[in-house]
Amino acid sequence: MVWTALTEGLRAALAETGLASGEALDRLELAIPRDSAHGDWTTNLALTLAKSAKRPPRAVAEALAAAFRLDANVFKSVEVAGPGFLNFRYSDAFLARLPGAIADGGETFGRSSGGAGVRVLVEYVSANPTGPLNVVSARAAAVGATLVRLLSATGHDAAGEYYVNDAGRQVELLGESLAARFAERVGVARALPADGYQGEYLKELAAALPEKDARAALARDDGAAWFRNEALARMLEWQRRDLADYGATYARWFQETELHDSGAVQATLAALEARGAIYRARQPEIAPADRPGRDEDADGREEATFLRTGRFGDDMDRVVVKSNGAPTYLLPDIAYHRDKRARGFRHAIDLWGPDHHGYIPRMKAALLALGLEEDFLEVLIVQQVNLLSAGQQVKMSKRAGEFVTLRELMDDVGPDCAKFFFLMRSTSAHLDFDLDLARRQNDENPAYYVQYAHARIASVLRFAAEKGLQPAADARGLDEAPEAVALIRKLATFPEIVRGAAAAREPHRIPTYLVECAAEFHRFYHACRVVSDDAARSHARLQIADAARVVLRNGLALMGVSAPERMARTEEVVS
RNA sequence: GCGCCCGUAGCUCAAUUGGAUAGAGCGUUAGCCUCCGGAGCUAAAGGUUACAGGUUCGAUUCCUGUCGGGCGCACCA
Repeated sequence: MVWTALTEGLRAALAETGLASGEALDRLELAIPRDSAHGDWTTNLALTLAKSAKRPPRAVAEALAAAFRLDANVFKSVEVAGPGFLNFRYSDAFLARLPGAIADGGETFGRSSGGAGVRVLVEYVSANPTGPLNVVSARAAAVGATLVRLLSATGHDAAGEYYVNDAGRQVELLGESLAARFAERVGVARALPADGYQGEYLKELAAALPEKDARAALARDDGAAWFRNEALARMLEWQRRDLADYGATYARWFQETELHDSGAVQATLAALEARGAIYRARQPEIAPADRPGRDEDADGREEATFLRTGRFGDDMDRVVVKSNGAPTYLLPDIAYHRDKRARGFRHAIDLWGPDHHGYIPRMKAALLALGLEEDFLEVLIVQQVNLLSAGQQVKMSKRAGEFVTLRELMDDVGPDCAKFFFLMRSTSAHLDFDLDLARRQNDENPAYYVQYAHARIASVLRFAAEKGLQPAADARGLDEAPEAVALIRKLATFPEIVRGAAAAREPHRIPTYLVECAAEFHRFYHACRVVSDDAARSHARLQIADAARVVLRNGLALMGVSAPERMARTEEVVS
């Protein structure tokens, strides 16, 4: 509502000053200044208009400021500052009413409707169902689940999905590995495949198999399918349980085999062909200059089916059907994204691991070749995680089956703390995860800092309730303490923070904001006695504290982190 | 050789998608509890934003080049 008041006020001011141009408002940027001395909202409108108006920016700003009609219920002043910024400041009446409005809004405070029902599908984790989930998956799960919640909170129709690669050779190999482990269990000779899965978890899986059925499958020639299906089902159930315990649930687990069985893969190939994006050849028509003749076997081979990705931003055309007639991995992937679009999703946000970034151009190119919108696919790379303990990097080798799993991490530092740490940093940056710091339940741990602020407020509210005091407005108006005003102004920015985080697909803005918000509350609490002999003041300050509680809780909820009413007090260290 | 990501305080990272005097935490130093949770607060110190150019009212952000780190360049999945 503040936002619309501003845009409409500026629209009127533009019309009145004769500076209006239709495009000016489309490009209008409203922002919350970094420095609170610059007001509660700011716009660079005059700076962007100066050139076309052929007047100095400050003169344009002065004219707009003079023409802007202030609604005293919201704004107290509009000032021209710096090179020509327009800074707006909330009125005392607005700030005095805000805590009550936030508390009344409850869990709806922070939500907005700009997404306007646009359907978005967030695909995340999508790890191969061949082993336990690792820490990069844990990071992706925290980010993906938070993105879905952020998008939903901003009016989008968002859903999370897990893509199960159950059609490739890896799952066959998994089945063979499980068969070998079961044979081992019952004393039948059968070697583990050369590149089979070595992990201990397959022994556990083998131990859980129903012996009679498994023995029968072992004896049959076509028993491999039975082991394959058992292995897949049990592995998926395992991943599903770990993710659910971690707080990541999905609207759908999409299995790749569905695409093959339904004919969607072939239909996609036909669709590409119909658009003239397909050709058959021994060599790609478009390939990087530094790579001709690299494929020395080309002449001795049958023709393969190429997709013209080179015409859509990729550096070369890509094979979609091999010369032996089998589709490459790319084709079902294209079919999968075609399916997403066909289901009505306007945006597909994919979270991929760091080793797949080279795959982005060809995937985007393929979808363009298919005729999908340029902004349909958005890929976020979830960067690598380095686990640190005692200042040393924890060695992880997937090949040797030595890596820290999602489950182990949860058991070690707790799901709340793990999620908070993963969400604190921007997704595209490498993350150093300090296990020692995460294990520490004290002031050095930022996850506890925010949770503590929430618990502290809850405690104050309980204390007040025992004295018969409740949050309520103070008829005398805005609290004169600067710390109280600063806190209210901080709380006021929450919806804009959520909106920005969703729009930029940057969940880390939430924990960053919450830490600032908690700090602002602690400052307020330290400077302003909440429960005092002044009943009216107590009511008002309880209302401010209650508003802070709502914002902290809503922010933590977006991250999937709990907001405790109580936390165990630090015990006196006896050392 | 080509491409992508990154380089910000001693360390880990922010900086509202080009905004105003680049900010937090940890660590260091000096302070603050008769009272609502000290898992807290206040203050100090710490910077040529890797480097050199360019674009403009304005650059940590965009462009070019150099240096340094990570990753990727299959008719694998």
